[in-house]
Amino acid sequence: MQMDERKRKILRAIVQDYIATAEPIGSRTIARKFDLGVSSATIRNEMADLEELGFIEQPYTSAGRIPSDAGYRYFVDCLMDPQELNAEEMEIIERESSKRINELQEVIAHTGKLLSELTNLTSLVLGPHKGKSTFGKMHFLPYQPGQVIMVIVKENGAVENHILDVGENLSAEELQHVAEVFNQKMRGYSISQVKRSMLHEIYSELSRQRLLIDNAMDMLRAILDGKEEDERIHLGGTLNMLNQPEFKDLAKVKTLFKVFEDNEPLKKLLTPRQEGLNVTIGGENTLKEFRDCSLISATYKVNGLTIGAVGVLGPTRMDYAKVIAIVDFMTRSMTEILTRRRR
Amino acid sequence: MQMDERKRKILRAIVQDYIATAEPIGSRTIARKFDLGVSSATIRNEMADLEELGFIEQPYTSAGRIPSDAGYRYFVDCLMDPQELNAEEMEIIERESSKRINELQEVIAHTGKLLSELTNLTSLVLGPHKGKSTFGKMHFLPYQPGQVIMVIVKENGAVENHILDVGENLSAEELQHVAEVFNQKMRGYSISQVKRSMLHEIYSELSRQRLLIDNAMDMLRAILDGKEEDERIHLGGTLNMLNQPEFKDLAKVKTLFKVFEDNEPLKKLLTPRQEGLNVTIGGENTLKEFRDCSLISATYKVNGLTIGAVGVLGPTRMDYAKVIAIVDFMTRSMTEILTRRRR
DNA sequence: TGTTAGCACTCTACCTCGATGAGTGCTAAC
DNA sequence: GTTAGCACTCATCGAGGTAGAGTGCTAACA
Repeated sequence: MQMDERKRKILRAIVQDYIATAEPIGSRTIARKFDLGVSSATIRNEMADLEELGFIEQPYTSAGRIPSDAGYRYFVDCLMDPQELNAEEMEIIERESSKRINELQEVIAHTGKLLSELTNLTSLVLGPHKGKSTFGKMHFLPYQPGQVIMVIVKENGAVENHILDVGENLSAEELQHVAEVFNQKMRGYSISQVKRSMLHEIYSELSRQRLLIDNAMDMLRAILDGKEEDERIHLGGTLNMLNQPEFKDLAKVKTLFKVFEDNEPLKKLLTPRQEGLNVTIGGENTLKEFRDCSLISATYKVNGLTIGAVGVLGPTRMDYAKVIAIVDFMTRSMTEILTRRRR
Repeated sequence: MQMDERKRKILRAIVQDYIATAEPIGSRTIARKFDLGVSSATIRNEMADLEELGFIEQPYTSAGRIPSDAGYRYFVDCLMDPQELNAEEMEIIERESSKRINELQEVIAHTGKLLSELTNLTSLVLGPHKGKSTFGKMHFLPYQPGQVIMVIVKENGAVENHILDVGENLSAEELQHVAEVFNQKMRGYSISQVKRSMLHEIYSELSRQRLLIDNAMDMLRAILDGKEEDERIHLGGTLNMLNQPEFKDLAKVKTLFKVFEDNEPLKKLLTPRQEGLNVTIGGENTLKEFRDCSLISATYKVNGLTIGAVGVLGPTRMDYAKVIAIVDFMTRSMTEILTRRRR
């Protein structure tokens, strides 16, 4: 059996109607609502075919039909009209984007908020991964008696500071010396690459500042090994899910929100299999908790390099055309903002 | 009408049973479950009195009784046996506390997690407020060409760093000079206290580094004016609420979670009216969304100074004795950890 | 006078049952 | 190939009926 134009029209009608109403739709309603020029009986026959092809299914005998995952997939790939953002959405984005945004965190928070507000769904934003954390440079600054500020510049340019105990009062010269030794030996190394021999060398050159070095190494371990805040998934509009009729069941809400609490699976989900825009529908999802959901995700770039991703999660019954348009637009906008920020 | 010993016993039985079962309880069940030495008819009479006194109420005619807010209040104030943590809880806390915790953020996250796990309720933790943000000291460190790291030490000891454009390449000496001028003029001032005259002085002393100063001032404004991350309420175990029978209604969940998304009201709620432990029951709550909830909150100290608070939020039907014991213990533990951290 | 047994009454939760209506598949006519 | 007609299915909804928990009142009892 083949898909012909009429079957396509009917499938499109079913998907569109179900997206709009969340109710199964029957042949008679299709005949009434959509002007296909054939009777409900004909549509009925075609629907039987569509069911056999796996594109639609019945929740129970003598209910209407709803699209299957495969049906949504066919819709997204072959039937959907690409959509532009409407004037209102454009205006919201314009207005929001005109606000001055400095920090990366703000861009992320902002993008997530906008995404979830425009789609009425849940947004996921993965901040730019900064690559391997390797040691760049170390500085010491005076703080309280017996304590200094250690400023670490990682090789990727990230800067962090931490308070460090130095035990006895060390002079500025001594501190500078310690920093220089570290800078010389460790530049470009990650913590796991620090060999025993390297440590030996540092200790032997700085035998007197043992406490300081121990503390500094502890701190470096924590900094270079630690999870980057930016690698967390930022969720927005999780409550929007509660407005979806498919989540009027409390048990479903619970399992869904449980997944939201755990960062790693989400990160894996969002880390793109390929660049650009991805649509993952229902059961295509690797997370079984999301088998009733679809995810529209896309990557964004800075200076031509893909460094992060955003996504919108909703029930499989989501307005694909609109959400795709929004996600596409937002990643472009994000790329632009982040590129502008760079000097 | 007066409360006598028997009324007290009956009220205690009602509260305890309702806390355990979440079901209204009737006179016969009380007579069976609790050995009060009187018949159900007598208990019935007493219950009529208790209802008249406002301590219990009927959801509908011929249902059992449940405690009213006033009933819980009387229970907490007069009837409740103070409770010790049990062995299992002790062990969990011991085990968790033995982990090495460095950063304040970790202490907060950790406390929240523990609180929500032990109580199966939602925890709220308000980090230590750091007082007014006033300028302490400024440093510059080399970064990329045309950019420097500006390290700001606030007067309360907090340290932050930010990347700053400096326009033309400035020498280390020039940068140090700029920092010195700022340090001299601004120490101890908040942004709102910076007068036009002060700015004039700075500009006139540093006429050549106009761009740097503008950028630095922008940054200072953002840093000193900005919300402290620590002043956010950290929520833990919000999903636990979904396990409470009183939140099997989706609409209630929605309004509750909506409140969780907004920081300010929660902050106000947790900011203690008085030191030590507070119990706020149902309608005593200022937030109308929490009128079915109770909040057990307590402050914690560092070096004798009250600097933050934690709380546990649950349905009014919560195990007050246990939660109070846990919150009390955790604030003590938190005080201890934070004091130990201080040198 | 306080306590208790007994009883009529109330009200929810739950079940059953039939009506309703949307929808289907099949068949035969066009 | 298309359509009208028809018997059939099944979820939903409301009505009615029952069970059970609980109450308040009254009268008897110690």
